[in-house]
Order: sequence, then C-alpha cells, then structure tokens
Amino acid sequence: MNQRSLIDRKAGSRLPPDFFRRDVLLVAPELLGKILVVRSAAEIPERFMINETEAYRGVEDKACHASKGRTERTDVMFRTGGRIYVYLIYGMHWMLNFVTGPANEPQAVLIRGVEGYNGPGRVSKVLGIDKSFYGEDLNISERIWIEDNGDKVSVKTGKRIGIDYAGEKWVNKPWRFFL
DNA sequence: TCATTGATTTCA
DNA sequence: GAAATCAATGAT
Repeated sequence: MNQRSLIDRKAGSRLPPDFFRRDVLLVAPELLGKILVVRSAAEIPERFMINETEAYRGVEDKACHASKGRTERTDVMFRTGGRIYVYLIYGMHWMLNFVTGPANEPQAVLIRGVEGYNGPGRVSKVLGIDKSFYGEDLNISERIWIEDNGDKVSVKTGKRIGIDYAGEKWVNKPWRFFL
C-alpha cells in the first residue's frame, strides 16, 4: 500500500548543493530524469522520475512571481538555490518549485510532471506537497530531496504553459523542458 | 467547454 | 477593509 510510484526506481545519490546554485536554464533541463524522493512520516521513501519542468527566471521574467517584487510569498525565491517554493493557484492546487541560482537572483523550476502523474497540480497532490514544505531545504531535508541515479535522458523543449498574461516576449521563451 | 476554490495582491 | 486575480484540473 501507498506505493504510488509506478516504477520502483533504484536509489541514487542526493544532488550536491552546488547543483541548485547555478542558472535556472541549466538546472531545469538537468532535473529531467532525476529522481524526486518523498518520505512521509514513518514510511519508506517513494521515488518518482521527473519528466517535465519549467524555468522561471528573475525579476525581468513577467511570468515569474518575483517580477512583482519581494513579498512574503516570493521571499524564498530570493534566497540561495536549493530550497522549495510552494504556492496555491486557483484556490486548490499546490505548485511545487525548486529555487535555483545565487541569493538575490530570484529563479525557480516548476515541477510540471513526474512519471505517471503529469500536471503540476497532480504532482503535489500525489506527493502530499502543501504549504508546510515552503522553504524546505533540499540539501538537508529528511522528507523530500532529489537523487541522481545516473540515467541519461534526451530533453525536448517548448513554450511555457498557462502564462498568457505575461506577454508574447515571455510566452514564447522555450523554457519548458520534457522527455 | 466550464465550474470549482481560496490565498495573494491590488485598489480604495 | 473589499474586490479581482490566478504557472490548473476534472467532469461534462
């Protein structure tokens, strides 16, 4: 029971802190094929391979929440990469993001899909992600982290989804990455 | 294609 | 304070 991952992915090694401190446009595609590990209380870790991400980059990216300035909600994006940014959209869906880049350079990767569960709302639902994960440090957390098990994948790119309000310049950026 | 749903942000 | 907004999903 509670083994919701379709494939029993083998354990890998946790990604080093430096992985998340690089530019989001490097981190987002490289997260594909990596293993998202979640451990709820007193259960064995569940492993899901990441198969779709989107990059949100800096205050100049109108699709990035941080473009509106540093607020209580977006604060974690201005911190050093490696933490989790979660927020509620449409009153019902938690979005799971990983903060990347150096401090004071707000960037984040939205996890749009893991194997078997495409769509960012479904990802957080099956993983049990909610506001309690806001600011969680992927480098030290005991309930969520990312592993590299050495699998190689081929990456495709496309336009980001659901950001028409950001204007054509940003809508057309090929900042969605998938397998 | 449309209803759902509530935190965050914006406008007074 | 109140009103509008919104990186989506699932049912119809």
